[in-house]
Parts: sequence; C-alpha cells; structure tokens
Amino acid sequence: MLRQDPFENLISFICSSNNNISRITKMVKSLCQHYSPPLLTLPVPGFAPLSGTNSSGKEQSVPETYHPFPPPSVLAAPEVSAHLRLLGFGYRADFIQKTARMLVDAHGTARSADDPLEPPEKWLLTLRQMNTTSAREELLKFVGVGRKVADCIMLMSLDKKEVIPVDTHVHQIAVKHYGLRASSKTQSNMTPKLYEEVSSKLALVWGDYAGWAHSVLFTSDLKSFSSYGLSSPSPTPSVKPHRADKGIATPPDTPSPSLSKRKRSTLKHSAQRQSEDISISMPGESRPDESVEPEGLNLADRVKRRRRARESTC
DNA sequence: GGTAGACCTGGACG
DNA sequence: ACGTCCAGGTCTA
Repeated sequence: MLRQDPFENLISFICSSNNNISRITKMVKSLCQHYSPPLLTLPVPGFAPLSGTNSSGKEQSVPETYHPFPPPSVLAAPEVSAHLRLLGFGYRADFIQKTARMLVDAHGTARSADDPLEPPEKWLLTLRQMNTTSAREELLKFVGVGRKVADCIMLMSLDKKEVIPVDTHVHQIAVKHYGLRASSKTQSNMTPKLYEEVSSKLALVWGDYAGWAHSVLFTSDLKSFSSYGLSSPSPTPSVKPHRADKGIATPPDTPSPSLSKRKRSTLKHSAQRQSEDISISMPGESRPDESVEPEGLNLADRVKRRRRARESTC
C-alpha cells in the first residue's frame, strides 16, 4: 500500500511480533545505527530541548544522524544473532539473522558497483508480480514470518491491496462493527482458523481495496493514531511518548519508522520505480479474492512444515 | 489438524 | 519498590 522497501519491511515486521510500537521503533533504529554507516546529519525539525540553549540564550536544535537500513548481506552474518540479543531484540534476534541468511543463501550478494540493491532485495521486489497466494507462500518460508507478518508485508510493500492483516485490533473491529461472533473460549488467542474467519468476513465486506479500509480502521482503533494528523488543542510538547498514548509520534501504518530508509538508490532508480508503479499497480488486475480462498486456512502451517522438512533433510 | 505454552523486553498500572 | 500485565505473533511439542 505504501510501497515501503520490502526487505526493510520484512525485518521490521519480524520485530513486531508480540511487541509494542515504541519498542519496535527502537529496534529498527538500533538496526540502522549498528549495521549501516551514517548517511547524513540534520537538525531535528522543531526540536527545542529545555536545556538546549547556547551562550547567547538562543535555542539550539540538536542534530540527528540518520543511517540507512542495513542490507541483507550485513544482517546475515552469523555473529549478528548474538549481538542483537545484547541489543535487546530478544528471541527475534535469531529470526532476523536467519531470515537474512536464507535470503543471501538463496539469492547471493553479487552486484555491480552502481547497483543500489542486493539480489535478495531485487528478488523481494519481484513478489509484486506474483499473485497473492504465491507471494504469501514465499514469505511464510522465512523464520519469524507467520500469516500476520506476511500479510503486512504484502499490503505495505508488495501492492497486495486486498490483503487484510488480522491482529487483535482488527478482530475487535470485526466483532464490534461487522457482526462477527465473538470467539467463546480463547478470545484473546488468534488461531489460524479465527484469522481466516476474520479475514474472509472483512474481505467480503470491503472488497478489492480491503487493505485500505483495514488500515483506516486499524489506525483509528489505536489510541495513539486516532488523532494523528488532526490539529490538537495543545501543541505536542515532547518527543517522548506517554504510556497513556501507548505509542509514538510516527506516521501510522508503519512499524518501520526509520527515516533512515536506505538511500543508496539514485534518482535514476526512483525514476525506474515510478514506471514500475504504473505498470504494476494499474487498477483492474485480474486477480480477485485469492486471499480468501478456503485452502489458505492452513497455508502458514503447510509452508512452515515444508521448510522444516527440507531443513531436517539437510 | 488444532491447540497450549514459551519466548525477550520495557513501560504502565495497581 | 515490586509484581503483573500487555504489546500490531511465531514456533514447537
């Protein structure tokens, strides 16, 4: 939907599992700072720290250094896993390193000097041309990527506008506004079955642009985002979020808040992407409702199982 | 095939 | 001060 960089999005959403937005933000920032060189330093706009006055008593803005998102080859290094643990990534540290490793093993690292992207990143972009089911199947092969994360990546990065990532918030929305029956026993547990149930129901209601509808309602459901972009009666006083807001002052819809999105790409590259946009995201693609087919019910399990079976034979 | 637990961490809340 | 809960899930048995 937002056409975020697929690799950055993949890793960022792996960080998101069982996690809160504030911490996810810190993790992504940490990845950028530790694994890629500084790109540029800019004064933070509108930032006026209380103690930030110089000798003349004039306010001083604190410069912030931005780092690009690290490429797959860097995160695939074996020592990354332990280092990320030290940095507070918890069990997600392994997921990140292993996923990067899988990508590098499958697609290599060789590229020409003027190429801004590594082969795994290029391959991830090709998922845009794939149909939803196949793209999802590819994503589910990665460690730390389940149905929800795969769907987020497809919606935010891979042009799959009809995909609805289902989490607790979306489930609540489906129950509250669309008459989905509240699950009786394990109400807080998002089972594959329930996931499919919610997803199918909302896909039916929202149609081909379900992903958009989902994002609007999702962000309004989150307290921290419900008033985002609206003029508030009192100016935002602080960079630090309050717990009451349960969130951060970043744009909605993205847990990959690194302003430091990799900028190795050139103008030429972005021009290429422009034309790519036109060719791929033309409305009226003939690919209806693949995301709600019944066999998708246990797709995640099937793909994971296949992957494990392959691994165990190696 | 479907379902409990475990899993890291840090901030809010009682 | 301290324990508990929760957060945009995934993996494993």
